[in-house]
Amino acid sequence: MRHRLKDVAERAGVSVKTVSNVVNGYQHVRPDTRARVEQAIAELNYRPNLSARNLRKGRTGVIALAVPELDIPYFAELARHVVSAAADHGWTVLIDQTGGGPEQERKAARGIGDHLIDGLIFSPLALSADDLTGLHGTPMVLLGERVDHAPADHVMVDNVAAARETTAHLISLGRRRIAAIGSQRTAEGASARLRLAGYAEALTDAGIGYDERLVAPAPAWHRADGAAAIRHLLATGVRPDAVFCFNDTLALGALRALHEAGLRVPADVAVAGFDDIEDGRFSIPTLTTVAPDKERIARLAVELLAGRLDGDRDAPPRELVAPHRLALRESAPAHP
Amino acid sequence: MRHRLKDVAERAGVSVKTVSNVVNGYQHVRPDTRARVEQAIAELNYRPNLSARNLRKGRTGVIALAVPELDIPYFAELARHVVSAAADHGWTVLIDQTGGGPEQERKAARGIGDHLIDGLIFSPLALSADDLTGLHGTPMVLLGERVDHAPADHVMVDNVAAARETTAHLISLGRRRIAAIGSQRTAEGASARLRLAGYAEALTDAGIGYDERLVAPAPAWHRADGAAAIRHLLATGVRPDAVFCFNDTLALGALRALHEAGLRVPADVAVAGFDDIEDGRFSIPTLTTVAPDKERIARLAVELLAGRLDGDRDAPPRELVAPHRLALRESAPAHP
DNA sequence: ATCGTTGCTTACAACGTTGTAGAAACCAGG
DNA sequence: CCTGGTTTCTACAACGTTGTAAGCAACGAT
Repeated sequence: MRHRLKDVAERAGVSVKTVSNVVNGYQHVRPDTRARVEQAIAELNYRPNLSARNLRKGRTGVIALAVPELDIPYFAELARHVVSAAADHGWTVLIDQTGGGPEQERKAARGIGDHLIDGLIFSPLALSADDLTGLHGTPMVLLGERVDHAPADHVMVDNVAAARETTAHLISLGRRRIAAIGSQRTAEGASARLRLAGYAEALTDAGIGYDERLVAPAPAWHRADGAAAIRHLLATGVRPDAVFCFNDTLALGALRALHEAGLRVPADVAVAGFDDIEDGRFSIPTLTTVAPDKERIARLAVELLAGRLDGDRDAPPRELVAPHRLALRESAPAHP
Repeated sequence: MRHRLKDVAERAGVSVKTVSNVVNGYQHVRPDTRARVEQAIAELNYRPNLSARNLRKGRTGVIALAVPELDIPYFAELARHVVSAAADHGWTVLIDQTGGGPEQERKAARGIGDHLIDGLIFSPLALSADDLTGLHGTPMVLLGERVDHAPADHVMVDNVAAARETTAHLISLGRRRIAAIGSQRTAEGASARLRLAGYAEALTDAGIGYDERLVAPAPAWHRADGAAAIRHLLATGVRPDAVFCFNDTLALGALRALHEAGLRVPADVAVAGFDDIEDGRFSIPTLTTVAPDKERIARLAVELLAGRLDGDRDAPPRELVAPHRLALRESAPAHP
């Protein structure tokens, strides 16, 4: 029941190529011919075979966005913006959830990219620059932290500055025992490393010593990890008066665990997150957080990709920084 | 820099087809030939062109999951399960965020499906059965409420029963003025209609009158809509002692608005949601909700799709019901 | 030596589309 | 009615892959 150009052509009494011309909006087709063809297309419910078109043209009009986990709302929100930005270029976006493992990410970077899609916007978690080298079959734009010397365009936010500003804000509230949640030892944790660095810088700037006991690791950055980290801190007798979580889901988990421990936020403990996800605007209390300009990140990524597709594929990689701001809400408000 | 079978063949000194045979694991290839070919493949970093393969074979090994919004965590969580279930079949899942508009959904149902992917798991929001008829170019499995007479397989949960049980639970807590949030007038709102019906049934069963003023519409089912609905109810002088929200994000918004109004949950107002999203396990208070078995939904959907792909494409549509349970948490606990 | 048999390899065509180049139809001006 | 230019249409090849059928060795059995 699936029809081809040939079927339409026979029905309309024209050549296959003429139908193709109609489908592609080619200028020089007589109005009555066009009408006949269009009617045949409608009658047969014809739709072009994208694989064949792609094989011939080398373009599908589809790009992919590969993210570690859609459960992390940051990526879901980012996805919406990418879909919207890509629509302006006439692209369809398909989203590939890699799961964050190195093998799956490698597969996403090579596998999906292979000819089915025109380009890839990729937010890697586990892959390093080495892993990515030589994989760029299709044009690729990386999101997130800089992967040093990665052979691809890049859109990032200034993680160090954002973390420093956030920590500085907590300090300005008079807090001194500021915990950090979300550090990671693995090679993967580029974000974690940068945010930790910003945190440490702010402490140094304020003349506060870096206390390792206040830094809690988190294997993943889910709510459960944030809650577990708080419980661990409290169980070991560490009593922070503020917590900087490396993302918002960690912070929401932290809020919950603090609540369960009978601690008030922000009175006893101020809490700040990173990402500005929707949840944080409705949590109790609402969440102070770093708000990266997701819309801008998405638009820059799509534009970089468009540049690669239309222009020079071998131009040196470009690196763009998207702005961020600090969204002050109840969990660590503007003034004490 | 992209290589084809032909390049590998020349390098290995064999025919194109032999390389193809090696790539596809065909039996009768001499070990030394195979080794030569594999080395050439590795040296050239060859990877097959999926479009060409698809054109020839009619299969890509890629299926799509089309959902309205990934921002709604339910869909994000569902996506994870679908990706995982599909992996067992050797499929890659690409996710298409439709945005929920009728035009985009129609496009998703026809457009993406066109030859680039082997099958589609589709969670429609706006489309009716009529819209879907005749669109099933690729095999399709529908998720969510039954779309009457849709010409496709279907996986659903018993919305009416789930809503009735939840409302009954609120009644068993001694609540009598139970609001419902999330009703929709549009044709789209199949879920809304069914959940409202279950709510009404439970009231009738308990001999409680249906009070229209307690039923608040919500254009979308986001947190902001839930919060707005509560504010609207309170502003109009309606004082519910319980709220049944048609999904969890509505409920989270409701929790926030109740908090802002100085009402305690569950002491003053009990709250229940629908979907069992991760957020609800960490919100303050934690959220009582209908927990559909998402893992099962995903697995059933993938299996139905597998059946279509391997078997009879014209078999009559099947309809499967996935189980659900009521997850009792702080916002409307087990006993008063 | 001859004849299958089996194992391995290859040439060719086809999947549905579009770019190229050129043929046919049309039109205006002489 | 012809000429030359433009518009409209068509035949053919090609994109990279795999199924088909057939070719070519090498082998043991006759």
